[in-house]
Amino acid sequence: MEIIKDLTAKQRKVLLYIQDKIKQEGIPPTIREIAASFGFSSTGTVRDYLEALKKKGYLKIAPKKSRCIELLRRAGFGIPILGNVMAGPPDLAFEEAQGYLDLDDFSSKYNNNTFALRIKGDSMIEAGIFEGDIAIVRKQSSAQDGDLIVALIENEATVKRFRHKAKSREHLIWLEPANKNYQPIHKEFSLIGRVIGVLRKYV
Amino acid sequence: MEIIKDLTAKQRKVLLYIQDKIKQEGIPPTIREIAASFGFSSTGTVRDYLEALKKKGYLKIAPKKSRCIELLRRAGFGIPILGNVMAGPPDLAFEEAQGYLDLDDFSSKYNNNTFALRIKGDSMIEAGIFEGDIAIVRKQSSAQDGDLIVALIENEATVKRFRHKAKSREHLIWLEPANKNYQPIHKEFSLIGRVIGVLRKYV
DNA sequence: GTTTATACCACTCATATGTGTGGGTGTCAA
DNA sequence: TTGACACCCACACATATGAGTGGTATAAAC
Repeated sequence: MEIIKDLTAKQRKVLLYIQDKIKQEGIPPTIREIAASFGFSSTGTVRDYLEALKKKGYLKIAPKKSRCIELLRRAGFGIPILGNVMAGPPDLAFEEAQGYLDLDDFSSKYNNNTFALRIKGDSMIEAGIFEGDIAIVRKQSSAQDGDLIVALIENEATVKRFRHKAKSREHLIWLEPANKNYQPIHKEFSLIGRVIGVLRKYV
Repeated sequence: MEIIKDLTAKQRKVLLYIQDKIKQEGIPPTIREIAASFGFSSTGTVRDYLEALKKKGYLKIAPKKSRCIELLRRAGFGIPILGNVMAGPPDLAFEEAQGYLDLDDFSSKYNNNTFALRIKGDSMIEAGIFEGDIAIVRKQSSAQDGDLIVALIENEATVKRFRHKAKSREHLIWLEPANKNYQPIHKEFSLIGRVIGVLRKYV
């Protein structure tokens, strides 16, 4: 992922400035704010930069609207992924990021079907889901064999692995913990959603 | 956490509209866009709503700037945490969220000391860190006993638990894997940062 | 040698936009 | 009954703002 490689130094500075403004103030800057920040005396100069950045695919501009700059995915938002552990030293220069951690996949940005649940208990530790972890869940009413799901069993929500096997004309569905100390669950349940991510925060 | 409880139904609708616009289009709406959306024929009406929402602490308004609406923390951004698993059914009404998952803690929003590394190997599985997981790392040059850290050993980055014991005038420092099959590491290393979070995505 | 891209400038123009003034109705508590 | 508040309206005003036109200079590319 070659990020910010095909830009000139000045173009990169302008792009970074816009990113900063959005991150810090929540809204993109106006053309004149950019001009003032860089000491440009003409808005045309900024327009040239925006055109260049637009042409290179770093941003989108909605015409006729104020603060219309919209950064595109490749502009490198979010947390930079700088490398792999156990694979040599990561290059700590942010410009060399392999990619960017895209938390939008999780956010309820484009839909309101995503929510989070805090994990209690240890029934999924072998799947790396520990007490206190946060499961990020997408509401859905169907699942495939092997999916991690949130199920409602006897009025209690739980995270388990969804199992579905077709055995000689019969469909077997059950829930599987990821802990040797627990037994598979064959009770009736209702499917709430699928776990699309797990997040753990260390204080 | 009583979210959106002290608002009238209409005020809530306006707030939700603003949230939606920010999420979907990246920038807050203008006063006239709000008015148009709700069928108000006067911008003054919107101003009244914004004043009410501002007074109740849901948003901030920067004067004299276009699209100046800034949502405040309590306005309930991010992914709603709807409850705990294994603790009764979660209330799937978003208005009843216990809180909101704050990914800002991780983001390099206000600093550029945060980055991510993809985990290779199984040396930390007992700490719930699996191959393919993404470690979110804050750069720092010191750590406390028990911290999960990213260390550079012989030109290779690795995640391990930092151990530091003072034993009769001596300071012992070593690195501890979270896997019985691996041995503690007493080699020299340099500290890159502390793991402040772990993220796992399921496709 | 011509073209293209980058990197600036000055100036104008239409309008998008926040703000202000002043008005109205209804409800509910003091 | 007075006041605070929610909920609407019309209209005016200054300016913030995107967009347009038309320049200059440099350097690389073809």
